[in-house]
Amino acid sequence: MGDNKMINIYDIAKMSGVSIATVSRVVNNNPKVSEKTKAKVMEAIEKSGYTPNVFAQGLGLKSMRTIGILVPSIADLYMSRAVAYIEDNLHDAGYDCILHCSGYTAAEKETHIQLLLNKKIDAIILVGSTYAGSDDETHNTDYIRRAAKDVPVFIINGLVDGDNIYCTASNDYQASYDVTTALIENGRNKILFLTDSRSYSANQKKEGYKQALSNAGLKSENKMMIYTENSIPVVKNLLNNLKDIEFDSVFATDDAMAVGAIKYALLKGLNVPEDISIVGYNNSTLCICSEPELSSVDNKIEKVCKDTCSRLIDILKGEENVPNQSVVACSLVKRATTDF
Amino acid sequence: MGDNKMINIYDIAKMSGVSIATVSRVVNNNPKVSEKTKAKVMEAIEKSGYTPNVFAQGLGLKSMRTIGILVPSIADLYMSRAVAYIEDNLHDAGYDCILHCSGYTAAEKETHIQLLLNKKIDAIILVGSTYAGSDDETHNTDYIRRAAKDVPVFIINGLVDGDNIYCTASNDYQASYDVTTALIENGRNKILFLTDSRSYSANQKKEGYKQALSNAGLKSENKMMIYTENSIPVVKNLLNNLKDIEFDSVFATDDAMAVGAIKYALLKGLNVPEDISIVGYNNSTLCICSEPELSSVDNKIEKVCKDTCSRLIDILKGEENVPNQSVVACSLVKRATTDF
DNA sequence: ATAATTAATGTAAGCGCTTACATATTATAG
DNA sequence: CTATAATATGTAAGCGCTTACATTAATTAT
Repeated sequence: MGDNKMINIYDIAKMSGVSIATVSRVVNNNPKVSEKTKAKVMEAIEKSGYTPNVFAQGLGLKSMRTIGILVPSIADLYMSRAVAYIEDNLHDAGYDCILHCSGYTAAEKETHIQLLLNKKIDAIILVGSTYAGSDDETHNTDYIRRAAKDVPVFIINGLVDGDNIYCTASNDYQASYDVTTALIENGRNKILFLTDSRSYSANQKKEGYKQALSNAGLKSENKMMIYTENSIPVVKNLLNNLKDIEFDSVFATDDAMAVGAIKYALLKGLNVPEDISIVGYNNSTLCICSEPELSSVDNKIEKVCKDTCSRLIDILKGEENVPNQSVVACSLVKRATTDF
Repeated sequence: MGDNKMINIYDIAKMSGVSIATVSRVVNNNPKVSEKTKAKVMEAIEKSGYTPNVFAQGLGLKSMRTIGILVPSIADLYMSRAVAYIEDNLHDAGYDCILHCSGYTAAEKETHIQLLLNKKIDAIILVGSTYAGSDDETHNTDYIRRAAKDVPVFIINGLVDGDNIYCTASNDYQASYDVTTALIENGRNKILFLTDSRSYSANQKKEGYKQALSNAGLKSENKMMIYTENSIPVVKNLLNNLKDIEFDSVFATDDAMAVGAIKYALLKGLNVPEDISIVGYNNSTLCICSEPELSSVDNKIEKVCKDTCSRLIDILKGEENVPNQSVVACSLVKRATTDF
C-alpha cells in the first residue's frame, strides 16, 4: 500500500497524444495552446486524477507561490487567531502557507527560518515576540536581517528595521498610555502593571504605562511592574502573596493575568471595580467569560494581519512604494471591571 | 535582492575535494564515509552554510520524513492545542509537519488532502470533525479511504474503519453517559443538552446522554437537545428566549456554551448549582475563568495526541500489530457549577 | 497560389539531488 | 610481498518538471 506508481506528465502526454511541454503548458495555463488540445489534455488530467509533482516543479520554478509563517507557539490563543487570519488572506490571494512553530528563543527561530527558506517560499511572516532590550537582541535582529537577504520578511507586532523588512504592529504604546491615563484620571494612583514577557509589544506597553505615570506627575516604581506567567491561578496567588505593595488597580498585558486579578479580588472580598479596577489586553473570549466581565484593550489582530498580508501581496507584485512600517490603532473595550 | 545563487552540492564537492556522491553521503550520514573526509565535507558545509535543496531531495527520496496535519480551523482553541501537541511529539521523533487548515466541509478537506499527498508525506493526521450520520457521510469516509491507499491516515476524535486507517478518540460516549447519570442521581431530571456540531464526537456525546436518560427510565425529548453556536452570548440569549422548556441543568458539548448558560443563570438570578447545574466539555481555560468556575469533562487531548503519534511512529517503523482503534478515557473535573 | 507572419507544438537541456554500480584504496590473510 | 576481502570514493543515470529554442501548422498578405 502507498506505493502505487504516481502517474506523471509523460503519462498524460501519452494519453492525450501531445508532448510533455504542451501538458506542462496547460497545467500552468500558458496562453499559447489551442483550445482543442487544451481540452484533450484537461480530459486526460481529470480522468487520471493527475497532479504535478511538487518537488519536480520546485526544482524548475523560481517561485512556488508559498509563504512561510513562523509562530512561537500555535497553542497560544492570540497567535492561533493571527495564523487563521493570515492563512485566510493569503489563500484568497492564491498563495499557499507553510506554518512552522518554532518556540520562543532566537536560536529556535533561526533554525526554523532556515527550514522555511529551503522551501522556496516567496516571503516570511514572523508573528510576534521580537525581543527588544533583552540580551540577545542583536543576535535576534541579525538573523532576521540575514533572512531578509533572501526573501521579504514581514513582522507582526515587532519592530526591526532593515532592507526588505516590513513591520506591522498595533499601537500598544498609545493604548497602554491611554489606559493608564484613564485609570489615573479615575482617581487611581497605585496601578499595578503585570506582564508576561519582554517582547516588543510588552515593552511598548510598559513604556506607555511609565510615560502616562510620568505625565501625571507620578513616579513609576519597579515594584509596581511585575513579570509573571500568563495564567489565572498563578496571578491570583501572586497577588495574594504580595507583601508591602498596595494597589488600587491592575493593568495586565494579557487577559488571563487580568482574570487572575479578578479572582484575587473575589478571594479578598474586594469590589471590582470600586476597590480595584482591572484592565486586560487582547480582548479575548476570557473577557466575556469572567465575572465581572473584563475591560480589555482590543489590539485589532485581524486588521494587523490584513495589513500585513496586503502589503506582502503588493511587494510580491513588485509594487514600489510599500511602507516599511505601519501601525494599527487599538481601542479599549469598556466592560464591568472599570468605572470610566 | 533574494536572488543570490544558492550554493549546491557541487560547490561543496569542489570545496572539499570530493565527489557529490560523497557529499550526499555525509549529508544523509551514510556510514560508509571515512571520518577524515566526513570532517572535510562537514567543514565546507558549515563554512558555506549549505543546506540541501528540498525539492531536489524530494525528487530522489521516497520519504521526506514529513507528516501532513489537516485541521478544520486553527483558530479553534481545542484544535490549536491538539496541533501543538502533535507537532511536539512528531518533531521529537524526527518528523517534520505540514499543517493545512481546510475548513469544515468534506470537499475542502479532500482538496487539502490532495495538496498534502503531493508533498511526499509519510502519513496524514486528521483532526476531529468526521461527520457521522450527516448526509455526506458516505462521501466523507470515501475520500479518507482513498487517501489511505497512498499513506496511513490517523484520525483524531473520529471513527472511520478501513485499511490503513487508525483512529484515536476520547471516550465521549462514556463521559457523557456518566455526566448525565451523575446529574440524574443528583436529582436533576430536566437536563438540557447543548451541542454545536454533528461531528463524530458530538454524536457520541448525544448518544451517551440519551442512553443515560433511558437507563434511568427518563425519556429523551428532542426539544431538550439543542443545536446552537459555540458562543457565550449566543447561548445566553438562546436560553433567555426559550419558551415552554423547563430545565434544571445544562450539559454542553463545549465550555463556551456552558459559560453561556452560567451567564443566563446570572441574568435570571438563578443560583448555580442549586437552581441549575451546569457541565461543560473540554476543560478549557474558560472553566477557571468563569464565576462560579465550571465543571467540565477533560477529554484528555494531550493523551489522545500522544497515542496517535506513537502509533503513527510505530506504523512508519514497520511495526506489525498496531491496533486500528484506541480509546482514551475522559474524566469529569468537578468545580463549582455542580454539587456532586 | 506563394511568401511572409504568427500561432501551436515538440525537442532537449537543465534544476540539485540520490543511488546502483564501477573503480580505487586500504586492511587482512596467506 | 602478493592475493583477497573489505572499505571508501567516484561515475552516471535517473527523479518529474519547466522552458529556451527549433520545428511545424495555420493564417494573412501579396
